Amino acid sequence: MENKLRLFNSLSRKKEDFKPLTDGHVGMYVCGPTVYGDPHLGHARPGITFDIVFRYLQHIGYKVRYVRNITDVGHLENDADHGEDKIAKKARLEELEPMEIVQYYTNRYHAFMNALNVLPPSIEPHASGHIIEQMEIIDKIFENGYAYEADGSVYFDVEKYNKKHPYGILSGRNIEEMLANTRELDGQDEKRKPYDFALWKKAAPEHIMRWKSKWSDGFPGWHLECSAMGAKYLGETFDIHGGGMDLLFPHHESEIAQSMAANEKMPVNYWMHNNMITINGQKMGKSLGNFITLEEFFTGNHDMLEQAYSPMTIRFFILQAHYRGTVDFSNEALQGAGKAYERLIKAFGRLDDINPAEAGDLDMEKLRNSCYDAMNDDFNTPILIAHLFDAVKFINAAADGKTTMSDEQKNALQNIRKDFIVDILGLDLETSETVGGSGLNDVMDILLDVRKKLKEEKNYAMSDFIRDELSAKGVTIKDTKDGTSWEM
RNA sequence: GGUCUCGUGGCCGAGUGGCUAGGCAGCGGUCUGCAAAACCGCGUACAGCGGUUCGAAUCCGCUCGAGACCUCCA
Repeated sequence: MENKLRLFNSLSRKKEDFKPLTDGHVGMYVCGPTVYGDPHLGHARPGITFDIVFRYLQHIGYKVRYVRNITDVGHLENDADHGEDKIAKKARLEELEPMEIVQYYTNRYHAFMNALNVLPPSIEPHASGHIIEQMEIIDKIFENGYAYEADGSVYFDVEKYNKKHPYGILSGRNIEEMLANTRELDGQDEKRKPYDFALWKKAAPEHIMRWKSKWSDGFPGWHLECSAMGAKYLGETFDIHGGGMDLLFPHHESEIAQSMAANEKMPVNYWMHNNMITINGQKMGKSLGNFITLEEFFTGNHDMLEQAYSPMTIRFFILQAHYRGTVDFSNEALQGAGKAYERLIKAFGRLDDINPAEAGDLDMEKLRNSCYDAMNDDFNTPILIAHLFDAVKFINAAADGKTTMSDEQKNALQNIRKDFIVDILGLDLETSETVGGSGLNDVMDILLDVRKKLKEEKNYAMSDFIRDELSAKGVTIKDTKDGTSWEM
Protein backbone atom coordinates (compact mmCIF):
# COMPACT_ATOMS: atom_id res chain seq x y z
CA MET A 1 0.00 0.00 0.00
CA GLU A 2 1.24 3.40 -0.92
CA ASN A 3 2.21 5.26 2.19
CA LYS A 4 2.20 9.03 2.12
CA LEU A 5 1.54 9.52 5.79
CA ARG A 6 3.03 12.64 7.28
CA LEU A 7 2.87 13.49 10.93
CA PHE A 8 3.95 16.36 13.11
CA ASN A 9 6.94 15.44 15.21
CA SER A 10 7.17 17.44 18.43
CA LEU A 11 10.90 16.81 18.44
CA SER A 12 11.56 18.61 15.15
CA ARG A 13 8.43 20.77 15.32
CA LYS A 14 7.72 19.90 11.72
CA LYS A 15 5.60 17.54 9.73
CA GLU A 16 7.72 14.61 8.63
CA ASP A 17 7.20 11.64 6.36
CA PHE A 18 6.48 8.63 8.47
CA LYS A 19 8.96 5.80 8.12
CA PRO A 20 8.83 3.01 10.66
CA LEU A 21 11.97 1.30 11.91
CA THR A 22 10.80 -2.00 10.53
CA ASP A 23 8.87 -2.15 7.28
CA GLY A 24 5.25 -2.92 7.86
CA HIS A 25 5.46 -2.68 11.64
CA VAL A 26 4.87 0.18 14.05
CA GLY A 27 5.62 0.38 17.74
CA MET A 28 3.63 3.03 19.56
CA TYR A 29 3.64 3.99 23.21
CA VAL A 30 1.12 6.35 24.76
CA CYS A 31 1.07 7.64 28.31
CA GLY A 32 -2.05 6.28 29.95
CA PRO A 33 -3.91 7.49 32.99
CA THR A 34 -2.84 7.67 36.59
CA VAL A 35 -5.68 5.69 38.07
CA TYR A 36 -6.60 7.65 41.15
CA GLY A 37 -9.79 9.29 39.91
CA ASP A 38 -12.58 9.09 37.38
CA PRO A 39 -11.65 9.90 33.79
CA HIS A 40 -12.77 13.33 32.61
CA LEU A 41 -13.15 14.90 29.20
CA GLY A 42 -9.44 15.64 29.11
CA HIS A 43 -8.68 11.93 29.26
CA ALA A 44 -10.90 11.33 26.26
CA ARG A 45 -8.67 13.46 24.07
CA PRO A 46 -5.50 11.34 24.02
CA GLY A 47 -7.63 8.21 24.19
CA ILE A 48 -9.42 9.16 21.00
CA THR A 49 -6.47 10.89 19.31
CA PHE A 50 -4.22 7.87 19.54
CA ASP A 51 -7.09 5.52 18.86
CA ILE A 52 -7.32 7.25 15.49
CA VAL A 53 -3.58 6.85 14.96
CA PHE A 54 -3.82 3.17 15.94
CA ARG A 55 -6.80 2.56 13.67
CA TYR A 56 -5.39 4.43 10.71
CA LEU A 57 -1.96 2.82 10.83
CA GLN A 58 -3.66 -0.55 10.81
CA HIS A 59 -5.98 0.49 8.04
CA ILE A 60 -3.10 1.42 5.76
CA GLY A 61 -1.57 -1.96 6.37
CA TYR A 62 0.76 -1.73 9.33
CA LYS A 63 0.96 -4.29 12.05
CA VAL A 64 0.87 -2.09 15.12
CA ARG A 65 1.91 -2.87 18.65
CA TYR A 66 0.22 -0.24 20.76
CA VAL A 67 1.34 0.03 24.38
CA ARG A 68 -0.62 2.25 26.73
CA ASN A 69 0.35 2.07 30.34
CA ILE A 70 -1.51 2.33 33.60
CA THR A 71 0.32 4.50 36.13
CA ASP A 72 -0.32 3.02 39.52
CA VAL A 73 2.76 3.98 41.47
CA GLY A 74 5.33 6.69 41.69
CA HIS A 75 3.23 9.59 40.57
CA LEU A 76 3.66 12.10 43.33
CA GLU A 77 1.43 14.95 44.36
CA ASN A 78 4.34 17.26 43.78
CA ASP A 79 8.00 17.06 43.10
CA ALA A 80 9.15 17.90 46.57
CA ASP A 81 10.98 15.23 48.50
CA HIS A 82 8.00 14.57 50.70
CA GLY A 83 5.28 14.62 48.08
CA GLU A 84 2.74 11.90 48.59
CA ASP A 85 2.00 9.26 45.98
CA LYS A 86 -1.36 9.98 44.30
CA ILE A 87 -2.56 6.40 44.60
CA ALA A 88 -1.39 6.02 48.16
CA LYS A 89 -3.06 9.25 49.17
CA LYS A 90 -6.37 8.20 47.69
CA ALA A 91 -6.07 4.81 49.39
CA ARG A 92 -5.44 6.46 52.72
CA LEU A 93 -8.41 8.77 52.30
CA GLU A 94 -10.74 5.98 51.22
CA GLU A 95 -9.32 3.42 53.66
CA LEU A 96 -8.64 0.95 50.90
CA GLU A 97 -5.67 -1.00 49.65
CA PRO A 98 -3.85 1.00 46.99
CA MET A 99 -4.46 -1.81 44.54
CA GLU A 100 -8.18 -1.59 45.22
CA ILE A 101 -8.01 2.02 44.12
CA VAL A 102 -5.99 1.04 41.09
CA GLN A 103 -8.37 -1.75 40.10
CA TYR A 104 -11.48 0.33 40.62
CA TYR A 105 -10.36 3.28 38.52
CA THR A 106 -8.75 1.07 35.91
CA ASN A 107 -12.08 -0.68 35.45
CA ARG A 108 -13.83 2.65 35.22
CA TYR A 109 -11.32 3.92 32.70
CA HIS A 110 -11.79 0.85 30.55
CA ALA A 111 -15.57 1.15 30.68
CA PHE A 112 -15.56 4.78 29.60
CA MET A 113 -12.98 4.28 26.87
CA ASN A 114 -15.04 1.38 25.61
CA ALA A 115 -18.14 3.57 25.55
CA LEU A 116 -16.20 6.07 23.43
CA ASN A 117 -15.35 3.20 21.09
CA VAL A 118 -11.65 3.51 21.88
CA LEU A 119 -9.98 0.22 21.02
CA PRO A 120 -7.99 -1.44 23.77
CA PRO A 121 -4.22 -1.24 23.26
CA SER A 122 -2.17 -4.30 22.41
CA ILE A 123 -0.46 -4.24 25.78
CA GLU A 124 -1.49 -2.32 28.88
CA PRO A 125 1.35 -2.65 31.37
CA HIS A 126 1.20 -1.42 34.95
CA ALA A 127 4.07 0.52 36.44
CA SER A 128 3.83 -1.55 39.62
CA GLY A 129 4.37 -4.70 37.59
CA HIS A 130 7.67 -3.42 36.24
CA ILE A 131 9.59 -2.38 39.32
CA ILE A 132 12.48 -4.69 38.47
CA GLU A 133 12.79 -3.29 34.96
CA GLN A 134 12.82 0.20 36.41
CA MET A 135 15.54 -0.73 38.88
CA GLU A 136 17.61 -2.12 36.04
CA ILE A 137 17.45 1.19 34.25
CA ILE A 138 18.58 2.97 37.39
CA ASP A 139 21.54 0.58 37.56
CA LYS A 140 22.49 1.41 34.00
CA ILE A 141 22.18 5.12 34.63
CA PHE A 142 24.39 4.70 37.69
CA GLU A 143 26.95 2.76 35.68
CA ASN A 144 27.07 5.54 33.14
CA GLY A 145 27.50 8.10 35.88
CA TYR A 146 24.29 10.10 35.58
CA ALA A 147 22.70 9.23 38.90
CA TYR A 148 23.51 9.98 42.51
CA GLU A 149 22.18 8.71 45.78
CA ALA A 150 21.05 10.82 48.70
CA ASP A 151 19.71 9.21 51.86
CA GLY A 152 18.25 6.18 50.07
CA SER A 153 16.80 8.14 47.20
CA VAL A 154 18.32 8.26 43.73
CA TYR A 155 18.27 11.32 41.51
CA PHE A 156 19.12 11.99 37.92
CA ASP A 157 22.04 14.35 37.46
CA VAL A 158 20.65 16.67 34.84
CA GLU A 159 23.64 18.99 34.83
CA LYS A 160 26.09 16.22 34.11
CA TYR A 161 23.84 14.73 31.48
CA ASN A 162 23.48 18.10 29.83
CA LYS A 163 27.23 18.32 29.28
CA LYS A 164 27.02 15.47 26.82
CA HIS A 165 23.41 15.50 25.64
CA PRO A 166 21.03 18.41 25.42
CA TYR A 167 18.47 18.30 28.20
CA GLY A 168 15.62 20.30 26.72
CA ILE A 169 15.84 18.92 23.21
CA LEU A 170 12.14 18.11 23.17
CA SER A 171 10.66 21.03 25.04
CA GLY A 172 13.00 23.65 23.64
CA ARG A 173 14.49 24.88 26.87
CA ASN A 174 17.98 25.10 28.14
CA ILE A 175 19.37 24.37 31.52
CA GLU A 176 20.45 27.92 32.30
CA GLU A 177 16.96 29.22 31.84
CA MET A 178 15.59 26.45 33.92
CA LEU A 179 17.95 27.20 36.72
CA ALA A 180 17.00 30.86 36.61
CA ASN A 181 13.30 30.21 36.48
CA THR A 182 12.64 27.18 38.60
CA ARG A 183 10.43 28.04 41.48
CA GLU A 184 11.56 27.28 44.97
CA LEU A 185 9.84 24.25 46.40
CA ASP A 186 10.03 23.00 49.93
CA GLY A 187 12.14 20.02 50.82
CA GLN A 188 14.41 19.88 47.84
CA ASP A 189 17.50 19.71 49.99
CA GLU A 190 18.44 16.23 48.76
CA LYS A 191 18.68 17.24 45.15
CA ARG A 192 21.82 18.91 43.92
CA LYS A 193 19.91 21.06 41.49
CA PRO A 194 16.23 21.88 41.42
CA TYR A 195 15.79 20.41 37.98
CA ASP A 196 17.16 17.02 38.98
CA PHE A 197 14.42 14.45 39.19
CA ALA A 198 13.86 11.30 41.20
CA LEU A 199 14.64 7.86 39.83
CA TRP A 200 13.99 6.15 43.14
CA LYS A 201 12.41 7.53 46.26
CA LYS A 202 12.95 6.23 49.76
CA ALA A 203 9.55 5.58 51.31
CA ALA A 204 8.57 7.32 54.50
CA PRO A 205 7.61 4.90 57.27
CA GLU A 206 3.88 5.43 56.76
CA HIS A 207 4.12 4.99 52.99
CA ILE A 208 2.31 1.79 52.08
CA MET A 209 3.47 1.32 48.51
CA ARG A 210 7.08 0.20 48.83
CA TRP A 211 9.52 -2.22 47.30
CA LYS A 212 12.90 -3.42 48.48
CA SER A 213 15.90 -2.15 46.60
CA LYS A 214 19.64 -1.78 47.11
CA TRP A 215 19.11 1.90 47.87
CA SER A 216 16.14 1.76 50.22
CA ASP A 217 12.64 0.47 50.72
CA GLY A 218 10.91 2.76 48.33
CA PHE A 219 9.34 3.27 44.95
CA PRO A 220 10.35 4.39 41.48
CA GLY A 221 10.14 7.92 40.13
CA TRP A 222 7.31 8.74 37.83
CA HIS A 223 9.21 9.33 34.61
CA LEU A 224 10.93 5.98 34.79
CA GLU A 225 7.97 3.73 34.11
CA CYS A 226 7.55 4.82 30.51
CA SER A 227 11.24 4.42 29.76
CA ALA A 228 11.18 0.93 31.27
CA MET A 229 7.97 -0.34 29.74
CA GLY A 230 8.53 1.28 26.37
CA ALA A 231 11.93 -0.36 26.06
CA LYS A 232 10.66 -3.69 27.31
CA TYR A 233 7.79 -4.06 24.86
CA LEU A 234 8.89 -1.93 21.93
CA GLY A 235 12.66 -1.89 22.09
CA GLU A 236 15.27 0.66 23.10
CA THR A 237 14.21 2.76 20.14
CA PHE A 238 10.68 2.67 18.83
CA ASP A 239 8.53 4.59 16.38
CA ILE A 240 5.88 6.72 18.02
CA HIS A 241 5.43 8.05 21.53
CA GLY A 242 2.24 9.94 22.31
CA GLY A 243 0.66 11.81 25.15
CA GLY A 244 -0.86 15.10 26.19
CA MET A 245 1.05 18.32 25.58
CA ASP A 246 1.20 18.90 29.29
CA LEU A 247 3.46 15.87 29.58
CA LEU A 248 6.02 17.27 27.19
CA PHE A 249 7.94 18.80 30.01
CA PRO A 250 9.19 17.48 32.30
CA HIS A 251 7.84 13.97 31.79
CA HIS A 252 8.85 13.23 28.21
CA GLU A 253 11.97 15.34 28.37
CA SER A 254 13.08 13.27 31.33
CA GLU A 255 12.15 10.07 29.57
CA ILE A 256 14.51 10.94 26.75
CA ALA A 257 17.26 11.79 29.23
CA GLN A 258 16.83 8.53 31.13
CA SER A 259 16.87 6.41 28.03
CA MET A 260 19.86 8.22 26.58
CA ALA A 261 21.69 7.97 29.89
CA ALA A 262 20.98 4.25 30.12
CA ASN A 263 21.29 3.12 26.51
CA GLU A 264 22.96 5.94 24.58
CA LYS A 265 20.03 5.78 22.18
CA MET A 266 17.19 8.10 21.41
CA PRO A 267 14.16 6.14 22.59
CA VAL A 268 11.65 7.53 20.12
CA ASN A 269 11.61 8.63 16.49
CA TYR A 270 8.29 10.47 16.41
CA TRP A 271 6.82 12.31 19.38
CA MET A 272 3.14 13.19 19.09
CA HIS A 273 1.28 15.42 21.51
CA ASN A 274 -2.41 16.14 21.63
CA ASN A 275 -3.52 19.58 22.77
CA MET A 276 -5.75 20.34 25.72
CA ILE A 277 -9.48 20.64 26.07
CA THR A 278 -10.39 24.00 27.50
CA ILE A 279 -13.37 25.17 29.44
CA ASN A 280 -14.07 28.88 29.43
CA GLY A 281 -10.79 29.25 27.62
CA GLN A 282 -8.81 27.53 30.32
CA LYS A 283 -7.33 24.07 30.39
CA MET A 284 -9.58 21.44 31.87
CA GLY A 285 -7.46 19.77 34.47
CA LYS A 286 -7.45 17.88 37.67
CA SER A 287 -5.45 20.42 39.56
CA LEU A 288 -7.63 23.31 38.46
CA GLY A 289 -10.74 21.47 39.58
CA ASN A 290 -12.61 22.59 36.48
CA PHE A 291 -13.03 19.16 34.94
CA ILE A 292 -16.22 17.38 34.02
CA THR A 293 -16.04 13.60 34.17
CA LEU A 294 -17.10 11.41 31.30
CA GLU A 295 -19.80 9.89 33.46
CA GLU A 296 -21.19 13.37 34.04
CA PHE A 297 -21.25 14.02 30.31
CA PHE A 298 -23.02 10.75 29.62
CA THR A 299 -25.65 11.38 32.30
CA GLY A 300 -25.87 15.16 32.02
CA ASN A 301 -25.49 15.30 35.76
CA HIS A 302 -23.38 18.44 36.17
CA ASP A 303 -24.26 22.09 36.75
CA MET A 304 -22.51 23.24 33.60
CA LEU A 305 -24.24 20.73 31.34
CA GLU A 306 -27.57 21.60 29.78
CA GLN A 307 -28.18 17.99 28.81
CA ALA A 308 -26.59 14.57 28.60
CA TYR A 309 -24.22 13.95 25.71
CA SER A 310 -23.77 10.53 24.19
CA PRO A 311 -20.32 8.97 23.94
CA MET A 312 -20.47 9.27 20.16
CA THR A 313 -21.30 12.97 20.41
CA ILE A 314 -18.22 13.41 22.58
CA ARG A 315 -16.12 11.42 20.17
CA PHE A 316 -17.39 13.36 17.16
CA PHE A 317 -16.89 16.65 18.99
CA ILE A 318 -13.25 15.80 19.57
CA LEU A 319 -12.73 14.55 16.02
CA GLN A 320 -14.16 17.77 14.57
CA ALA A 321 -11.07 19.57 15.80
CA HIS A 322 -7.52 18.73 14.85
CA TYR A 323 -5.66 17.00 17.67
CA ARG A 324 -2.93 19.64 17.92
CA GLY A 325 -5.36 22.48 18.51
CA THR A 326 -7.14 23.25 21.72
CA VAL A 327 -10.82 22.46 21.71
CA ASP A 328 -13.12 24.58 23.77
CA PHE A 329 -15.97 22.96 25.57
CA SER A 330 -19.42 24.56 25.51
CA ASN A 331 -22.96 23.26 25.44
CA GLU A 332 -23.56 25.02 22.16
CA ALA A 333 -20.55 23.40 20.52
CA LEU A 334 -21.44 19.98 21.88
CA GLN A 335 -25.03 20.25 20.73
CA GLY A 336 -23.83 21.28 17.29
CA ALA A 337 -21.53 18.28 17.21
CA GLY A 338 -24.37 15.98 18.24
CA LYS A 339 -26.60 17.21 15.45
CA ALA A 340 -23.86 17.06 12.87
CA TYR A 341 -23.04 13.51 13.90
CA GLU A 342 -26.64 12.42 13.56
CA ARG A 343 -26.97 14.01 10.16
CA LEU A 344 -23.86 12.17 9.01
CA ILE A 345 -24.97 8.80 10.32
CA LYS A 346 -28.56 9.13 9.18
CA ALA A 347 -27.54 10.06 5.65
CA PHE A 348 -25.18 7.11 5.35
CA GLY A 349 -27.94 4.99 6.84
CA ARG A 350 -30.23 5.93 3.94
CA LEU A 351 -27.65 4.72 1.46
CA ASP A 352 -28.68 1.07 1.43
CA ASP A 353 -32.25 1.84 0.37
CA ILE A 354 -31.30 3.81 -2.68
CA ASN A 355 -32.10 2.17 -6.00
CA PRO A 356 -29.16 2.56 -8.35
CA ALA A 357 -29.71 4.40 -11.62
CA GLU A 358 -27.71 6.81 -13.69
CA ALA A 359 -24.47 8.04 -12.19
CA GLY A 360 -24.86 11.29 -10.29
CA ASP A 361 -22.51 14.19 -10.02
CA LEU A 362 -19.97 13.16 -7.41
CA ASP A 363 -16.56 11.78 -8.26
CA MET A 364 -16.06 8.81 -5.98
CA GLU A 365 -12.41 8.30 -6.67
CA LYS A 366 -11.69 11.91 -5.97
CA LEU A 367 -13.70 11.77 -2.77
CA ARG A 368 -11.92 8.68 -1.55
CA ASN A 369 -8.53 10.14 -2.35
CA SER A 370 -9.45 13.35 -0.57
CA CYS A 371 -10.32 11.33 2.50
CA TYR A 372 -6.95 9.62 2.44
CA ASP A 373 -5.17 12.92 1.83
CA ALA A 374 -6.81 14.37 4.92
CA MET A 375 -5.74 11.47 7.10
CA ASN A 376 -2.26 11.35 5.62
CA ASP A 377 -1.80 15.00 6.50
CA ASP A 378 -1.12 14.52 10.19
CA PHE A 379 -4.46 12.80 10.87
CA ASN A 380 -6.60 15.74 9.86
CA THR A 381 -9.98 14.38 10.96
CA PRO A 382 -11.88 17.70 10.59
CA ILE A 383 -11.00 17.78 6.91
CA LEU A 384 -11.97 14.14 6.54
CA ILE A 385 -15.34 14.89 8.13
CA ALA A 386 -15.84 17.86 5.81
CA HIS A 387 -15.35 15.53 2.84
CA LEU A 388 -17.80 13.06 4.30
CA PHE A 389 -20.41 15.80 4.38
CA ASP A 390 -20.03 16.18 0.63
CA ALA A 391 -21.17 12.59 0.46
CA VAL A 392 -24.01 13.34 2.87
CA LYS A 393 -25.45 15.92 0.51
CA PHE A 394 -25.18 13.55 -2.41
CA ILE A 395 -26.80 10.65 -0.58
CA ASN A 396 -29.67 12.74 0.73
CA ALA A 397 -30.31 14.21 -2.69
CA ALA A 398 -30.36 10.74 -4.23
CA ALA A 399 -32.58 9.37 -1.47
CA ASP A 400 -35.00 12.23 -2.04
CA GLY A 401 -35.05 11.50 -5.74
CA LYS A 402 -33.45 14.84 -6.58
CA THR A 403 -30.50 13.19 -8.23
CA THR A 404 -29.49 9.67 -9.07
CA MET A 405 -26.72 7.35 -8.05
CA SER A 406 -25.10 4.52 -9.96
CA ASP A 407 -24.45 1.09 -8.55
CA GLU A 408 -20.74 1.83 -8.57
CA GLN A 409 -21.27 5.05 -6.66
CA LYS A 410 -23.43 3.28 -4.14
CA ASN A 411 -20.78 0.63 -3.62
CA ALA A 412 -18.07 3.25 -3.36
CA LEU A 413 -20.03 5.12 -0.71
CA GLN A 414 -20.70 1.94 1.22
CA ASN A 415 -16.98 1.29 1.22
CA ILE A 416 -16.25 4.81 2.37
CA ARG A 417 -18.74 4.31 5.16
CA LYS A 418 -17.04 1.13 6.28
CA ASP A 419 -13.49 2.35 5.89
CA PHE A 420 -13.65 5.92 7.09
CA ILE A 421 -16.65 6.23 9.37
CA VAL A 422 -16.53 2.84 11.02
CA ASP A 423 -12.95 1.62 10.84
CA ILE A 424 -10.92 4.82 10.93
CA LEU A 425 -13.02 7.36 12.79
CA GLY A 426 -14.49 4.63 14.96
CA LEU A 427 -17.97 6.10 14.87
CA ASP A 428 -21.03 4.02 15.60
CA LEU A 429 -23.51 3.72 12.75
CA GLU A 430 -26.34 3.42 15.24
CA THR A 431 -27.24 6.73 16.80
CA SER A 432 -29.65 6.99 19.67
CA GLU A 433 -32.18 8.23 17.14
CA THR A 434 -31.84 5.40 14.69
CA VAL A 435 -32.20 2.58 17.19
CA GLY A 436 -35.68 1.11 17.39
CA GLY A 437 -36.79 -1.65 19.72
CA SER A 438 -37.68 -4.73 17.70
CA GLY A 439 -40.97 -5.40 19.42
CA LEU A 440 -41.86 -1.78 19.04
CA ASN A 441 -41.78 -1.89 15.26
CA ASP A 442 -44.99 -3.90 14.92
CA VAL A 443 -46.85 -1.67 17.33
CA MET A 444 -45.64 1.42 15.53
CA ASP A 445 -46.74 -0.01 12.20
CA ILE A 446 -50.26 -0.39 13.54
CA LEU A 447 -50.27 3.09 14.99
CA LEU A 448 -48.99 4.67 11.80
CA ASP A 449 -51.51 2.70 9.80
CA VAL A 450 -54.30 4.15 11.91
CA ARG A 451 -52.90 7.62 11.48
CA LYS A 452 -52.70 7.14 7.73
CA LYS A 453 -56.39 6.26 7.62
CA LEU A 454 -57.22 9.29 9.73
CA LYS A 455 -55.28 11.48 7.33
CA GLU A 456 -57.12 9.98 4.39
CA GLU A 457 -60.33 10.97 6.13
CA LYS A 458 -58.80 14.40 6.64
CA ASN A 459 -59.13 13.96 10.36
CA TYR A 460 -56.01 16.00 10.97
CA ALA A 461 -56.91 16.74 14.54
CA MET A 462 -56.61 13.07 15.44
CA SER A 463 -53.61 12.39 13.23
CA ASP A 464 -51.75 15.32 14.73
CA PHE A 465 -52.76 14.19 18.17
CA ILE A 466 -51.01 10.87 17.54
CA ARG A 467 -47.94 12.65 16.23
CA ASP A 468 -47.81 15.09 19.13
CA GLU A 469 -48.27 12.43 21.75
CA LEU A 470 -45.56 10.31 20.21
CA SER A 471 -43.33 13.33 19.96
CA ALA A 472 -43.79 13.95 23.65
CA LYS A 473 -42.51 10.43 24.27
CA GLY A 474 -39.49 11.07 22.07
CA VAL A 475 -40.73 9.47 18.87
CA THR A 476 -40.51 11.66 15.78
CA ILE A 477 -42.85 11.09 12.85
CA LYS A 478 -41.75 12.00 9.36
CA ASP A 479 -44.17 12.03 6.45
CA THR A 480 -42.63 11.60 3.04
CA LYS A 481 -43.90 10.75 -0.39
CA ASP A 482 -42.98 7.12 0.11
CA GLY A 483 -44.78 6.80 3.40
CA THR A 484 -44.22 7.59 7.02
CA SER A 485 -41.12 6.78 9.02
CA TRP A 486 -40.33 7.23 12.65
CA GLU A 487 -37.34 7.46 14.94
CA MET A 488 -36.75 7.61 18.64
C1' G B 1 9.72 36.82 35.02
C1' G B 2 11.49 32.95 31.10
C1' U B 3 10.08 29.76 26.84
C1' C B 4 6.23 28.85 23.45
C1' U B 5 1.42 28.89 21.08
C1' C B 6 -2.84 31.18 19.50
C1' G B 7 -6.48 35.28 18.21
C1' U B 8 -11.07 33.24 11.64
C1' G B 9 -18.37 35.20 10.32
C1' G B 10 -23.83 34.45 16.09
C1' C B 11 -21.20 29.58 17.92
C1' C B 12 -17.59 25.51 16.95
C1' G B 13 -13.80 24.88 13.91
C1' A B 14 -10.25 23.79 8.93
C1' G B 15 -7.04 26.15 5.73
C1' U B 16 -3.58 29.29 3.53
C1' G B 17 0.55 34.32 -0.41
C1' G B 18 -4.35 34.88 -5.61
C1' C B 19 -9.01 29.31 -7.00
C1' U B 20 -13.10 32.79 -0.88
C1' A B 21 -13.45 24.13 4.06
C1' G B 22 -17.17 21.90 6.89
C1' G B 23 -20.70 21.69 10.88
C1' C B 24 -24.35 24.13 14.24
C1' A B 25 -27.57 28.28 14.62
C1' G B 26 -30.26 32.19 11.46
C1' C B 27 -32.94 33.96 7.02
C1' G B 28 -35.52 32.96 2.16
C1' G B 29 -37.42 29.01 -0.96
C1' U B 30 -38.98 23.72 -2.63
C1' C B 31 -41.83 19.75 -0.56
C1' U B 32 -46.16 19.03 2.98
C1' G B 33 -53.11 19.59 5.03
C1' C B 34 -49.70 21.48 8.81
C1' A B 35 -45.12 20.09 11.01
C1' A B 36 -40.48 17.48 11.03
C1' A B 37 -36.73 15.73 7.84
C1' A B 38 -34.32 16.47 3.31
C1' C B 39 -32.86 19.62 -0.69
C1' C B 40 -31.70 24.64 -2.99
C1' G B 41 -30.17 29.72 -2.13
C1' C B 42 -28.21 33.65 1.25
C1' G B 43 -24.71 36.08 5.06
C1' U B 44 -18.63 37.50 1.76
C1' A B 45 -15.10 36.26 8.40
C1' C B 46 -9.95 36.05 9.32
C1' A B 47 -7.83 40.99 16.74
C1' G B 48 -5.72 46.22 15.68
C1' C B 49 -1.91 49.22 13.24
C1' G B 50 2.07 49.49 9.95
C1' G B 51 5.37 47.05 6.24
C1' U B 52 6.89 43.43 2.06
C1' U B 53 4.19 42.13 -2.56
C1' C B 54 0.99 43.02 -8.77
C1' G B 55 -1.87 40.66 -4.74
C1' A B 56 -2.07 38.81 2.51
C1' A B 57 -6.56 36.47 6.54
C1' U B 58 -1.97 33.67 5.06
C1' C B 59 5.08 36.55 5.22
C1' C B 60 7.61 40.54 8.59
C1' G B 61 7.33 44.21 12.73
C1' C B 62 4.72 46.47 16.61
C1' U B 63 0.31 46.89 19.82
C1' C B 64 -3.71 44.65 22.34
C1' G B 65 -5.93 40.11 24.08
C1' A B 66 -6.07 34.83 25.43
C1' G B 67 -3.74 30.37 26.68
C1' A B 68 0.14 26.46 27.65
C1' C B 69 4.67 24.93 30.00
C1' C B 70 8.35 26.35 33.77
C1' U B 71 5.01 22.14 40.30
C1' C B 72 0.98 17.46 39.81
C1' C B 73 -2.22 17.48 35.46
C1' A B 74 -4.38 13.92 29.39
